[in-house]
This record gives sequence, structure tokens and C-alpha cells, in this order.
Amino acid sequence: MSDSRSRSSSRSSPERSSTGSSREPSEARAENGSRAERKEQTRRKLLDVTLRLITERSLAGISLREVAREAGIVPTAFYRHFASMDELGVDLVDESMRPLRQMLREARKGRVAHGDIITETVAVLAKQVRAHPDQFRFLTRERYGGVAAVRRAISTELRLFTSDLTVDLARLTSGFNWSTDDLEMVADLMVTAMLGTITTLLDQRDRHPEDSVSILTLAEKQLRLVVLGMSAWRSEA
Amino acid sequence: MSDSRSRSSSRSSPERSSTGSSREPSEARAENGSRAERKEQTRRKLLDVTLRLITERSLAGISLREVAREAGIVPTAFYRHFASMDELGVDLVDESMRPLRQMLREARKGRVAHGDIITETVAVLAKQVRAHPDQFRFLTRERYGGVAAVRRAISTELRLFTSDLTVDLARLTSGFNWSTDDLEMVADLMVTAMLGTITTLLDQRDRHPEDSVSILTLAEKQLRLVVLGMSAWRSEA
DNA sequence: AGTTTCAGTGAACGTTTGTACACTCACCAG
DNA sequence: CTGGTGAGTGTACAAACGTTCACTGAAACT
Repeated sequence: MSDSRSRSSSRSSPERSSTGSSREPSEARAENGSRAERKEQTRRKLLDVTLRLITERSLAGISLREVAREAGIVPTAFYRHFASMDELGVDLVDESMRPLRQMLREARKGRVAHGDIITETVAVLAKQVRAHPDQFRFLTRERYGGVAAVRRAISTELRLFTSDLTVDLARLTSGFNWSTDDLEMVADLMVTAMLGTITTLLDQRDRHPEDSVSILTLAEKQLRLVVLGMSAWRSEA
Repeated sequence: MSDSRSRSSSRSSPERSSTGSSREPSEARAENGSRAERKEQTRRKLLDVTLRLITERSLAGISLREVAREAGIVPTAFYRHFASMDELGVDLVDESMRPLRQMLREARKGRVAHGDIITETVAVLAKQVRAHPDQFRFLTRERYGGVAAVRRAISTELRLFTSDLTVDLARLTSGFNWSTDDLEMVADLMVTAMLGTITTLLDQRDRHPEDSVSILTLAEKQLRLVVLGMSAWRSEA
């Protein structure tokens, strides 16, 4: 069916070695970029194609051949970029989670009032989910998915999220002598709640797109409930 | 490698129609059970094999042939029981979740003090996870997995869990005029937290088995934190 | 006793898969 | 100008896949 796309690079150079003055590398070539750039472009295409295909299937259900086909290269050329689909998956995890982690860290930076932090965090998350739904779909799908290496990569990165949050909670509760264990417990609950929100967000997105608002207020409420619990906790235990 | 197992049913009847006195169905046959029973046995085997194989792969990564092979039947005989692997997956969801839901409902029945309910609920969950780890692994793996039908089935059943809990929360907070939306919000948070506990429980089980205790106290703490949050909430909003 | 039902068989099919191998030829460095 | 590098090609193959079809034979029904 979709097999007519692989015939796009037959003619290579329209006017090759004509005037002799084409020496400097800064000339406007018909084909784009240097060798390294071209390679990076294909790499990107492989990653993007996989991300797109994973909308309706899991990583384990996507074949190397299919990804290569959609990216417009022959199956064997795939190996120039990744040793296997598993490796591609791990790279995809890094690429998806590292920027997000940075954004969430900065959303909490400099702020002290709990309310602000919660609103800001939920907003950042919502914006990211809206901007890169495929990445989040990939992450939720593969978090407990069939590929062990990918699962491990996500789990590791997620632990960093929790540890970031634990540090910030420690700063916010300094003076109320919380134990590290209890702080981690709360951070874990918050991260879990936000992960739940993400999945709800993705689910709802498919059916009726603009219910996001109610989901986000729900998420904020849940976080606020936990913060309230923290106040009561400190005056109990 | 593992191909030497399919040659176990070559000789069918060692002494067929010898004496003529083998008429009544209550006779001690070498093979067991009636026709319907035999069929149910094979069905069970198919379900069990799938559950076992899913420990290290996802449903989408398990082939119909492999399941049939491990169950000791020929691939085509699979269709006598399920129309596809997807259908088998949906049946597996029902079988795993319905009894659990019943148990959790009864764990909350007749109790009024929050502490009791929390302890009891976590205990029931822990016991079930310990008793049927494969089922829970299957559920967490396929909850956002690659097979749409299975995803939907789990999601539906999970919503019932939340709605059960919402009803019970309504009973417990009667007189404090909570809105249904807010009760659902809390119930959702609690269910999400417990799902997180389950996955942590399964992860840790593989590495060092007897850290379950600390995970369970963590789970109880999280639930208790939420309940504390509820008290503070009602006196605020 | 005679007939029907149906779980399981076995061969065959057309695809698709991952990977091996020898290759081309545009690019970059010397 | 020249030689090496390496991204992408094309062919090839064995293995596994889902599904089809006509079949067997014991249990169940009449």
C-alpha cells in the first residue's frame, strides 16, 4: 500500500562539477547539510517515526523494518544508528524525560508558597503534555511495558523526579523536623498522583479534547489535599 | 531448542474396546473428566501459560503459536477457545479483577474507623499480590499496554473500583456535606496511590523479596495522609 | 445402535520478521 | 588529487508468524 516512497533519491546531482568554483563547504547544495547533519536527520526521523507508531501499539509490537520503512531507509541502514529497537527506546526515554525534569525543577525554584508551586507545576505539566503528547504516551505505555531496558530507564529517571521533589519538600518544611523517609513518602505520593493525571489527560484527549480544565483542577485539588495532610500530619505524629 | 514436547499424544488408546464392559461414564478412565471439563482444562492452561509468559514480555509480544505450543496443543486448536490473543487478554482481565474487587468491597464492609479500613485494605491487597503476582504483573503491564481492547477492559474495571470507594467514602463522611465530585477526587487519589503501591511491590519482589513490609507501611502512611488531608479540607473549603 | 458434535490434528499458504553480506559512492581529511 | 570512512543500498535466507482447510475419533445425544 504505502510502498511508493522509497524511490526519492535516484538522481543524485543535477549539475555536478560544472564551473569548478564549488569548493567551499558553505555553498548552497541542493541536498542539505554536512555528513554528520544528514546522519542526525535520519536518526531524528527514526525516533519520530517510532514515537508516531507507538500511539496505537507498544514498542514490542513495532518492528525494526517498519520503522526503517517509514523513515525512508532500507532495514539494514537502521543499524548505523541503533543496535536494536530496544536501544532506540532507551534513547527515546532520555530525550523525553530530561527536559521535562529540568522544567519541573525550575517551576519550583524561588517559590515558597505552596499554592504557587502547585499551580505552576500542574501548568507546566499540562503544557508539556499538550505540546508533546506522543512522548508522554510513549512513557506511560512503556513504563511497565514489555521491554526491560526501557522499563529500567524510565524507572531510573522517575526516581530522580521523586528525589528532586524530596529535596524541595525538605526546604519547604525546614523547621518542622520531617524525617527524610516521610518526605520521600509524600514526594512519591505526589509524583504518583501527577503520573495518574498525565494518563487521564492522555485518555481524555482522544475522546473529547477540551475537558483538560476539569482534569487539571482535579489534579490541583489532589495535590492541595496532600499538602493539607502534611500540615495535619506534623501536628500529629 | 524446546521442540521435543509436541510428541506426547501419539498413541491414543492403549487397550481400546477389549472386554466390552466399559460402558458406564463413572468408570476410572486413564484420561480425566467429561468433554466440557477437558475443554475447560485446556482453556485454563492457555490462560495460565499466557500469564506466565507475560512476566517478561507484553501481551503484544506473545504469539498465539507460542501459547498454544506451551499449552500442548496445535496452533489451530487455539481458536476453539479464543478468537484471538486479544480476546484471551480481555478474559484474563475479568478473571483477575472481579474477585479482587469483591474482596476489597468486603474488606471495607461494616467497619467505621478509618484506621481499621486502611490497615485492612492494604493487608488484603498485599495478600492478593503475594498470592497471584502474575495476575497483577499482567494488569500493570497491560493497563497502558499495546492492546486497545485489554486497555479498555482494565480501565472500565478500575473505574468500578473508584466508584465503589466513592460510595464508601460518602457513607463515612455523611454529615460533613462533601460534594460527589470531591469524594470522587479523593477516591481517585487513593486508588492511584494503591496502584502505585502494587507496582512498587512487584518491582521489589524480584530484587530482594522481603522488603514488602516497608512498602506496605509506606502505603498505609500515604493513605493516612490523604485521610488527614480530608479532615483539614472539610474545615477549610 | 446410529448420528451428531466438536476439541484437537497436521499440512500448507503467504507474510513479515531480524540479520548477514557484499556493494556503492558522496563526503571529508591528508 | 587521492584514499579512507561510513551512511545507505540490494539481495538473500532461515525462522516465525496468523490463518485456511480437510481430517479424525472419542464423547454426547437421540
